[in-house]
Amino acid sequence: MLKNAYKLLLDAFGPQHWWPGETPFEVVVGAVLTQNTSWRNVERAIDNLRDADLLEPRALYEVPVEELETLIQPAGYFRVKVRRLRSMLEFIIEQYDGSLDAMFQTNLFELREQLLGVHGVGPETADSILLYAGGLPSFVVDAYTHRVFARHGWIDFDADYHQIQDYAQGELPQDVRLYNEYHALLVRVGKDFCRKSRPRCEECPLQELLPNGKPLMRD
DNA sequence: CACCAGGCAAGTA
DNA sequence: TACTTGCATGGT
Repeated sequence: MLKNAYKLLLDAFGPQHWWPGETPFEVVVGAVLTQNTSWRNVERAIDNLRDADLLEPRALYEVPVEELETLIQPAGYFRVKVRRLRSMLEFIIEQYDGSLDAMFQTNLFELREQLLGVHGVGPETADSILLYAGGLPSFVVDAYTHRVFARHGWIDFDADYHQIQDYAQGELPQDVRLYNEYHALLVRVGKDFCRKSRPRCEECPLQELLPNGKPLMRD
């Protein structure tokens, strides 16, 4: 069913060009800053960092905490996120001498476990970094993924992250480009049609895949 | 006005 | 273990 849905989404929306025009380090920063936050606000924060020439691990780590809080303020939760960003930077610097190239030479499962051990890095942030910064085949599950899959009856509403990821990776060939585009398309269809309240299934490209023509809404 | 956004950790029972 | 709450800004 997932391959079918992918074709419908790609035909309807076309390629989404994710992660939006960034270096691997920008992806890492963006992955933390976008936690429960609109990408719009994250871009302002990243623009501030770019204008200050701080999109490099050691440079960013040298910035005083108060100053960093001001720079990323538009992304919200700025105190929490400064703490999380600095934990991530400390990990990159201490374990990989500040080199993302070195970090991504680690094998996928080992690196994923290491990332999950960093304060502020949960499964979605870890997988976003692995896939979009590292080019490694780890399917990203987010709130949209859960909602779209569950409303079509492909998974239970109470399925956890690992169950959803296993379902997706079991249905799909292990292909970085596919994982990349699929997650971006799920975010797109989620924003446009599979909204949390008042979904617009009539105009959704996935409408023909709904069980009874209507979405399951146990959510 | 209420609600939402590409989560996660910490607190409570 | 299984809920619940705090975190902050900006758009609709």
